[in-house]
Amino acid sequence: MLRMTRQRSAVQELLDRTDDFRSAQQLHEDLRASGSSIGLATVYRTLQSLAEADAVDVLRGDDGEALYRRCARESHHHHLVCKHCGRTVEVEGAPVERWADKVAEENGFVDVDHTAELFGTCGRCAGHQRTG
Amino acid sequence: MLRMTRQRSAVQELLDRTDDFRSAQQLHEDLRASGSSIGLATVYRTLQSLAEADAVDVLRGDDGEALYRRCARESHHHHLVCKHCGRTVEVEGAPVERWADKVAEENGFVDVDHTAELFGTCGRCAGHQRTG
DNA sequence: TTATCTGCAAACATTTTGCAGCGAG
DNA sequence: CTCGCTGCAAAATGTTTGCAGATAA
Repeated sequence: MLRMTRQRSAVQELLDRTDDFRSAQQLHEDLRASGSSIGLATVYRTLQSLAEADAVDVLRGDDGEALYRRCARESHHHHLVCKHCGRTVEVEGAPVERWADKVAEENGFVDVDHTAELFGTCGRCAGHQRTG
Repeated sequence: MLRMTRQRSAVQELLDRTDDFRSAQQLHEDLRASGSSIGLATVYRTLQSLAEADAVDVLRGDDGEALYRRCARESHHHHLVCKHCGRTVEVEGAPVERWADKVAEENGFVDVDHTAELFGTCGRCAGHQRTG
């Protein structure tokens, strides 16, 4: 059903060696830059199918742009993302899950999903800046 | 510096009597439908300035579309949104704030912001559906 | 072989912007 | 009166889609 093409493996391999969240367009540029000939539409289509298969995590940037990342853990988790360098740490969120459940119950909601992501400045980037 | 025009107050008044998160285009349609003549660009510009002034909350839908809502509380809070009818409850998130601080510290991040929103089915909508 | 994938370009949807005229202060 | 605001239409993004040809299985 899913064919393994040159393009598809190029995208997957790039994601495997990329640590931060990147847009479809950035990934397309990265691939072109590293010699892979691939169309932008193919990148979009590939990312879409990877996202559907839960093989990549999708985040929405401030401007609504979709950002993709291949995460190490398969189970539910959240992200701590550096606003400056994009470095991303996968984190557990047990307190968030408990909070979500409690709030849902208190308000008579069922089947409640949640999003929770953290954005800040990593130690490395903080070190490079003026101390303010 | 900010002029109070007919269009601007129309948008604000509409937001005041709207309970759920709505897109710029929906708000524009609502205004047109209720007889207000206003351009779509003006709605976008007004929402943008309201958002900058923290007078409205902005959320990103699944497709990246920006959704706006005038919230009762001025202080930091989160939302529990019904996926079916859009009904929205403003909720406190003390456990989330604590979690964010802790995770940030453990990973050497500073200046950490967070997003945390809940999406589910409200009691009213759950009642209307088959029990499964 | 053949159904799926690819690349391109055109279509789309949302949001932004340039500019001439309007109108709040 | 003046400068910011408005409306329109055009442009800029980001993403999706139609189709003819390429290709994995």
